[in-house]
Amino acid sequence: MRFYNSLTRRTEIFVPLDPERVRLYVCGPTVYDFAHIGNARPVVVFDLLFRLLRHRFGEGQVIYARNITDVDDKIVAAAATSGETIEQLTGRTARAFHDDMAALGALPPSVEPRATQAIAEMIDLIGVLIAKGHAYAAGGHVLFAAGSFPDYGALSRRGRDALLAGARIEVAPYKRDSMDFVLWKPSTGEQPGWDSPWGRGRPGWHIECSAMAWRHLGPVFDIHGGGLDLIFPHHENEIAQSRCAHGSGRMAQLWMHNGYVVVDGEKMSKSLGNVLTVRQLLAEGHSGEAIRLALLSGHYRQPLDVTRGKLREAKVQLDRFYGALRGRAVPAVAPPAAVLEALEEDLNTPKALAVLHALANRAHRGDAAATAALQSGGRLLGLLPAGPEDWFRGDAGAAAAEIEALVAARQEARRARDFVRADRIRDNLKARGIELEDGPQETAWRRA
RNA sequence: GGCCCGGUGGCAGAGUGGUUAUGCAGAGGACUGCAAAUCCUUGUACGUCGGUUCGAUUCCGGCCCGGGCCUCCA
Repeated sequence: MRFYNSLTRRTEIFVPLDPERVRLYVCGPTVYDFAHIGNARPVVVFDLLFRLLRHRFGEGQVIYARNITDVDDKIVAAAATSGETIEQLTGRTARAFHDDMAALGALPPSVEPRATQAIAEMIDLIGVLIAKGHAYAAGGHVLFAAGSFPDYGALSRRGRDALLAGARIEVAPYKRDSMDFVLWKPSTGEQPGWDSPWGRGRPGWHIECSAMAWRHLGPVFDIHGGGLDLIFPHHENEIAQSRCAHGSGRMAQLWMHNGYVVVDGEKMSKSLGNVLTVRQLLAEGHSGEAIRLALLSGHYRQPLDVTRGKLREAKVQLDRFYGALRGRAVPAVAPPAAVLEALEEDLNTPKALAVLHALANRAHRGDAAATAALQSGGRLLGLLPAGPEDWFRGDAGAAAAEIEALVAARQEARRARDFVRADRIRDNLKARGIELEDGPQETAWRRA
C-alpha cells in the first residue's frame, strides 16, 4: 500500500515498523461543542484507513489511538457560558461526539485517551525537555525553545525567517524567542489545574498529543493523522516535543492530512461561523451513511464541498447499491481486489466507489458474484452495513402493518382493474413519503 | 510579504504522455394498465499562453482565477 506522506511530500510505500503492531494516532476533538462536518471528515477518513489496515494486517494487529482533549481554554469558556461544570460539559460533548461518529459508521478507536488522564505523562515529558535544555520555565509558564530543535519547521516547510516574518500575534513577554510555544501554563483559582514542579497549572495544547501518543504507541510509531490545519503549529510542535524528549529521529514515519471541508468554496470553521454540525444534518433527515458516503466521495486530500445536494446524491447512490442487494442471498466473501487496490493507492475512495458502481451494475443484471463483492467492498468502506429492507423501509414500526395493508388493497384493486382506486392508494402513500415498486410477483415499498 | 494547494464535460469527481473513469442530471428506447425500480442507447471535458515531444488534459515555464497556512481551528 502506498500513501502520501506530508513530511516528505511524496507518495511512499507503507511498511509498518512492526507488522504485529501497526500503530496509528489521530488527533481527536476538543470537547466543547457539537462536532461539525469538518470534524467528521478526519474521523471518517482515518476510520477507513483503520479498516484497511485491519484488513491487511489483521484486526488484532492494528492499534488506533484517537484522543479526546478535555482540558482547554475553550472548554473553560464554554462551561462558563453554559453554566455547567467542566466535567458536565466535556462528558456531555464527548457522548454527543461518540453518538454522531457512530451514526457515520466510524468504529471506536482501539484506545481513546483523555488529556486529563495523561497529566503525569505530560509532566514527565516536560521535565525531560527541561533537563535536556529544550524547554525553560519563565513567569509560571514552561516554554519549548523552538530554536533548540534544528528541524523545527520541517513539516510545515517554514524556515525561521518565515515564521518570524509571519508572526501576527503579540509575543508574550516571558518568551525568549517568538517561536517558542507553551508546554505548561499557570492556572488561577477557578481554572482547572494540577500540581506540578512549576506550580499549579495546566498543559499547553500540543503536549497532550505527544504524551498520549507516547503512552499508547511508544516514542516512534507508524502513522500520525489529522486535518490539514493541524500541520502548523500543532503537528510541528508535537514533532519537536516528542523527538527532543525521546531523542528520536522521527515521531511517526508517515504523516497523513485530510483536506478541508468547505462551504461555498470557503473553509468551514468556527471562526467563520459557517459550520454545519453532523447533528443538524442528521436532524434534517440525511442518514449518517449518506453523510459518510458524501465524505468519501472525494479524495481525502482534496477540499470537499459538503452541500445538501451532495448529500442527496449520496443517498441516491446508496439506494442503487442497496437496490442491487435487495431480495438476494448475499454470501460473505473477501473484498474485491479492485476496491482494495484503489484504497491501497493513497485511499482513492472515488475510484473504489466507481468499482462499487460497476459491481452494482452487474449485480442488477443478476450477477451473484458481483452482488456479494458489492456487499463486501462496501463494508470495507464502512458502507452498506444494513440489510436492504432496513435501508429502504427504515424503522417504520407500527406504520409498516398499515402500509402493507394498503399495498394489499391496491393489489386487489389492480387485479380488479380498478386503476383509479389503485392509483389513489399509491398517490396517498406517496404523499406520506412511501414509494411503491411493482415487481412481477409482488409490490415492494420504500421510503423516498 | 513568505510558503502551499487546486482549476476536468450541466453538476459532482478520479485518472492518464497516445486507448470509455465513475456517479447524478439530460435525451431516446424497452419493460409497466400508468408509474417506480431495472435494462439498452446516447451528447457534452480537461483555465490560458508558450515550450519539450511523433503526439500533452497528463511534463516544464509564464499568466489568469479560486482556496489555504503564517501560533483559535479537523
